[in-house]
Amino acid sequence: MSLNKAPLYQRIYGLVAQIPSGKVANYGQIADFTGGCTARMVGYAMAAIPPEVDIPWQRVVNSQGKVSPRRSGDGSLIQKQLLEAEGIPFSAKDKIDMKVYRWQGPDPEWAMLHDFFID
DNA sequence: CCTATGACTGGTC
DNA sequence: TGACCAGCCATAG
Repeated sequence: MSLNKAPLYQRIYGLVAQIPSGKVANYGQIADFTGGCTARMVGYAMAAIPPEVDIPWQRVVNSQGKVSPRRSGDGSLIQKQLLEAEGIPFSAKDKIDMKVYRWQGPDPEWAMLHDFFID
């Protein structure tokens, strides 16, 4: 499948693009779904998202259910607001209740058939 | 080809 | 509950 020959980042982006509004996923989760890459890879991939592609990167948070602070700038605030706009509530400590809002993952068949490929 | 550079995670203390 | 540490590996220049 072109899924496999596609750059790892592209696979990650395609996966992130599947996260439905109102749900969030954590880096380790995405890494697990892509298979063969680590959470860190996902984080790096997010940082490398090309501006051309429209990806709901805001739906990817860290394992603590919090938005990850960026190296530069403070886009994490934007991320929080985007998520709230999607109906995801944050606790007083800016944490999301992952038990409730965690994305269950892509439907295996769906992924198989779609062979999502960005770019 | 080699080096620098990252949106993380899990375990310890 | 927080702070600190060591692995992780693809991309860009």
